Amino acid sequence: MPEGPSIINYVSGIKYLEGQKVTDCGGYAPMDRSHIPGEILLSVKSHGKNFIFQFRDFFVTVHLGLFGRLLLNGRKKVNASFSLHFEQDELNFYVSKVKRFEGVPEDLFDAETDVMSAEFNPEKVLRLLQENYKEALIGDVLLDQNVFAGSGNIIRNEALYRSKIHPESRIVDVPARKLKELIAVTRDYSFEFLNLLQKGGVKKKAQIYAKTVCPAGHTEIRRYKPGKVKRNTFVCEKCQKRY
DNA sequence: ACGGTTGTTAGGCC
DNA sequence: AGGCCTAACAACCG
Repeated sequence: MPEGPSIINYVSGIKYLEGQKVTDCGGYAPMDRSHIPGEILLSVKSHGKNFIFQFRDFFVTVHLGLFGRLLLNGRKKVNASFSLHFEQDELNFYVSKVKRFEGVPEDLFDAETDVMSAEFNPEKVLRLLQENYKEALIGDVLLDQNVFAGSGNIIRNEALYRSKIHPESRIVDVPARKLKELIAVTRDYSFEFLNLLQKGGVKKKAQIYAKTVCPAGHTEIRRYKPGKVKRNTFVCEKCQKRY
């Protein structure tokens, strides 16, 4: 269940490992794991759908993709793609992509586009949209991690419905005030997603994702895969305006 | 039991 | 060059 909020949720559960020494690491994911055992884990954070494990001279990112899972002090029958062992605890990532980078994560990731970040900058995202994505469909851009890092298929469907914007609208045709509203709603809903995750019920409380009837009326919800991004899209043609 | 999926990348083909 | 398509990854849910 990995969209940005899910990663935040995982990170909050393993934050206490900061400052601890890595005693061992493993996994089948192809990556240079030399010099990780013995290092102090300086910080665990996220950017969008990436975990970031920071060490003195390098950092490691882990991406869960569609099927990935993280277990703290638990193991599955299948092999882990990446694992980090500490004195008392172990982290096991399954079906995950792992990469190692020299330097600091700030060189790679811009927190101002991360929908869950305290540094999220709605003006910057608006500028990006209006300058670099004029012809793009809003439904496609909401899955573009360079603009809305952390937004996934549930977040984009809910954000569009709640903003009453049709996913096939071209950015250039959507008034700035509606784009601003969409950006704000996307961030707000991402935090609601995190809340629902912790209480259970992301899907139950969804207004349009995987639903068949629009909550505002009794109109049918259309389910199809428009745009370049071939992902399930749920639209109420009555509530959501095409620009 | 089996089809669908909260994601991304790589590679092939025009 | 670059857009478009498919496969691959490989687990869980109903």
